[in-house]
Amino acid sequence: MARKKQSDQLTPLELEIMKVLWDTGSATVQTVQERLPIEPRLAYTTVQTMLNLLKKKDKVHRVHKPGERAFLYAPAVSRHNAVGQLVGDLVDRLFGGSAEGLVMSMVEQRYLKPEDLDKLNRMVAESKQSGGGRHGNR
Amino acid sequence: MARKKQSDQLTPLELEIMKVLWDTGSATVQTVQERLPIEPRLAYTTVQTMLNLLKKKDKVHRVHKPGERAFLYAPAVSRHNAVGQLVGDLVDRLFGGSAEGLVMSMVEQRYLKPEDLDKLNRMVAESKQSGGGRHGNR
DNA sequence: CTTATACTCCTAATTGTTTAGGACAATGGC
DNA sequence: GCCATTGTCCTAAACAATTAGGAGTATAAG
Repeated sequence: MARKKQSDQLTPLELEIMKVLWDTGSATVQTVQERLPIEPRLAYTTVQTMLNLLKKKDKVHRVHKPGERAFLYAPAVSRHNAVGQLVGDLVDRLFGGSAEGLVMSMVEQRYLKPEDLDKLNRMVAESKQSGGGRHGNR
Repeated sequence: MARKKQSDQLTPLELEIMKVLWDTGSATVQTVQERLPIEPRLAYTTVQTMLNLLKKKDKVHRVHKPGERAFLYAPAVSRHNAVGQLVGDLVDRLFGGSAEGLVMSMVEQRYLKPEDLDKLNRMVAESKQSGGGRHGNR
């Protein structure tokens, strides 16, 4: 009964599609196709195939709004969740699991200025004080 | 004269191999093969092929130590450089270029504890004072 | 009823990544 | 010299990710 945990990672195109779904909440194949930021627009059936694949991987689910012709696809995993997995994977592969290593690297590479880090630090410290675990959701 | 900048990203296996080279400074095919942390050991020729590929992509170069039989392969790009590119790519794809977004996400996902962030912040602030901005290049 | 349309399902071609076999060259032991 | 060992080069098969065509189904329009 236990779910298989196998290599499950979102590929680049899968990620783009998930981003559309996270933004829209749920969408038809057509809507996804329209909103994908990919220059020569993908064929309708290509998007369809991808959504089927994502469904097979349990990354989205499909509902049939009564009265509508087309299926609606909705995310089955949260943005946080998926992003966390991607980031965790990168941290493992590049920094042997050290998240600090990643942050240091970002500073060294100037993706992050020391001021940014300071600002973030203050924000986090603050939210730790006040709420406990309240985050925005979407 | 400008080199084409085409799709140049290190693939997972390429990255593992580069890590060996970064650790050892330079190595023969055999050494790389031995040190790769991949369970069913890759065939010698597989490693060779990868190193040739990396050479074609100008990620490593090859020297012929006189007196030695086998070629030595050495990194042609720095760890910082390559890692920075990987991280930058992730930041773009996941957070639309916002490095802060990535850090926030790591905190939310508990890869990074607020204390860690605080510690990092202090370390960075300190090194900014003392060293006067010497970092790797892009 | 007939046709056009919007959609789904099945399947395959294409491209990129990983894997490794086999032919041949140089070296060192006997 | 002759052969085993270690190495290189060339080539292609296996596998994974992306892309899309075509057949078939349901609905609505005429």
